[in-house]
Amino acid sequence: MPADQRPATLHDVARLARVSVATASKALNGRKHVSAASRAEVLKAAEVLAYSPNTLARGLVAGRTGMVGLLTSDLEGRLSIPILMGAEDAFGADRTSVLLCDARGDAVREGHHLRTLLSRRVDGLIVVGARPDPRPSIGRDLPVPVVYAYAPSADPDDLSLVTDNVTAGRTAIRHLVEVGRRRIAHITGDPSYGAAQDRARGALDELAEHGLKLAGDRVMFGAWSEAWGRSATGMLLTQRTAVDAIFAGSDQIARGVLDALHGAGLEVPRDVAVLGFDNWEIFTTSSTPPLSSIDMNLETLGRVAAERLMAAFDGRLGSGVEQLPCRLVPRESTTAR
Amino acid sequence: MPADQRPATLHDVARLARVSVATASKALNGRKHVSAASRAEVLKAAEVLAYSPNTLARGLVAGRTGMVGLLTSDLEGRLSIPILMGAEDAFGADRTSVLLCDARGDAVREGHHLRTLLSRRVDGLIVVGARPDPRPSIGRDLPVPVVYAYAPSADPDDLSLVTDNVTAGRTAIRHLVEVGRRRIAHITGDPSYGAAQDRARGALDELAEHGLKLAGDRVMFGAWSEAWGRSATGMLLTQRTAVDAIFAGSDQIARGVLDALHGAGLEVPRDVAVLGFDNWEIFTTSSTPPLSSIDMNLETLGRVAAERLMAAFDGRLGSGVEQLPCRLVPRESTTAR
DNA sequence: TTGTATGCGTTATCAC
DNA sequence: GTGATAACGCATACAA
Repeated sequence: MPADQRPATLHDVARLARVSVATASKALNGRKHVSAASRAEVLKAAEVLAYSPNTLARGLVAGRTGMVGLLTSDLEGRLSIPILMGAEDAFGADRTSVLLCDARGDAVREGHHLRTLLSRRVDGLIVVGARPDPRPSIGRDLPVPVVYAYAPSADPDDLSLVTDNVTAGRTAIRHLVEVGRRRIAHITGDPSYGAAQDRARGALDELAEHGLKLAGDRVMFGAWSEAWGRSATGMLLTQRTAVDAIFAGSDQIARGVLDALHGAGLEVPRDVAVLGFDNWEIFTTSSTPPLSSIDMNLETLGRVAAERLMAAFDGRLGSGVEQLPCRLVPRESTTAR
Repeated sequence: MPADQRPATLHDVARLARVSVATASKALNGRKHVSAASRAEVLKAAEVLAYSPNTLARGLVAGRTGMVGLLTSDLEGRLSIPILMGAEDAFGADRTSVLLCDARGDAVREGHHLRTLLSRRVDGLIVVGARPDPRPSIGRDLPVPVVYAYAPSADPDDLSLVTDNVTAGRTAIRHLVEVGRRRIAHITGDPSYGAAQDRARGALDELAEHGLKLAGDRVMFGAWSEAWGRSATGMLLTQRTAVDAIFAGSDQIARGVLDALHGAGLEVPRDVAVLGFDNWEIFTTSSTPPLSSIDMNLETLGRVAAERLMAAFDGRLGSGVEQLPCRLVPRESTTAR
């Protein structure tokens, strides 16, 4: 049901207020050199006409559009949405809008979206990868600053924001030790993921500092699936490995772990504590018991990406990989005994 | 690392090609009244300068920006992302871009975003609600067409696109009957959700047409949670209700159902078939056995929303509530016995 | 303080 | 076929 009257322009406001467009512009933008009387006139006229400034036209002259592009390959939106929200917060939703483009893992489509975004003269770009491993740079000499989030760019000259997986691994183990566990196993996902390796390394380092070693002796790499969590746990149990805690590489794996433990008649956290990763609410709060997990602070990632972009708008952009800390979210699956 | 040279303009291209901006414009847009020679000259110049037309300026004169706003309240992005992708497809990602704004369930923030989007002169608006019940209209006399998706507008003069929950309920039951089930229970979520009521009604209607009634006699309303699925199934079992199939109101509920059945030593689908709703992959493919479910075709919802919007760009927009069909996705949890 | 004029990058309407 | 020129809506340096 659109009212087919075209929106009021600054000209309309100026005419109604009996001033020039210049005065009207100044008045609406709160600038000096305008009398209180005219200012009031203009404001009233704008009110009457429901004037809404054309941001496009403003951007044309300002050289800034107030838009940033969010180029993602994450089909589920599980990463993009929190990052988007963090960025929205940092920018201020009224000054900057986000153009979200989903490349669906297709490089051609990504190039297409990139061209479109540049032709829309976005002020900056945030690139969100689907998995936390280096990805091809979208290009060196782009006319706007680019920040890579979650998945770093393969080009070290780009600026990338990633989660600090090594420290996250340490945090996980420290927590389990603090709640009195000593025989800790680590069941994680696809070993080709750098994140899996990093978390495992952090875990091993922290264990060593406590004079402990991994229950079952080695990190159990597999797949990022519930099924793997189940079968890996099954292996642990049939081998009669002494275990009082399992650090899972993802919440989905943790779900499988819980399943297998329950199936074996073990109680969580009394017999075995379980710690997940991702803090994906649909998994952590609905499991029994509610699952402790490590949150990657994706909103923060988005917020920092926005801040780096804003800093780049005046001045130059940094480069390299910036590690952002994770956060432990304790729930019942890892309470002290 | 932005190359701080401002992007080439049509003027630059024209100058390099030794023609006027008018000719350059025509050549680049493939219009008539340009000699083959000049056209080639212009194209080459554009190539050399890596010319990318400024969509803002183009939109300013065309009166169309080629942008649509997607106003959502769905914090997880579970609804918005598929709808966004469907809309992208229908529009053609190169002609239309989507500004995604998350209101986070806050009406004030929603109004803010709305004003921003209008000031950016989006060509249209898609409003996605967080739950499939009528929501307040964002306003009657907006200067652009608006389509409500998933959650209909409370104002019947608006155009809303929703899933056909009644038919979905029928589809669910028909499928279960076709795989040989006769004692079918329905465990669903919050009864204040119209969608829950509609699906239940469809289920009851279809049962009646087959001369059947609900196992346990009544629809089991509760919460949209795994826990409710578990406890409701437990009630069914302790009451010794004869059941050979359970239609769950969501995949999460279905997960709880599966849990409880397994815990009672029952086998799925041999003893009891289980059908979910939402076809949320992280739940359906990782459960044991993989969960049959009903897909709301959210991509289609987005696609149709885009089509309605495009139709509205020339001509007027329809009104009322348009129901879109769901789709059954059979997996192992409901195979015939 | 106020208004006039110019430019932002394109497209479109004209004369030539 | 080609090229000035006028919009589009706004901001601003400059002149009044």
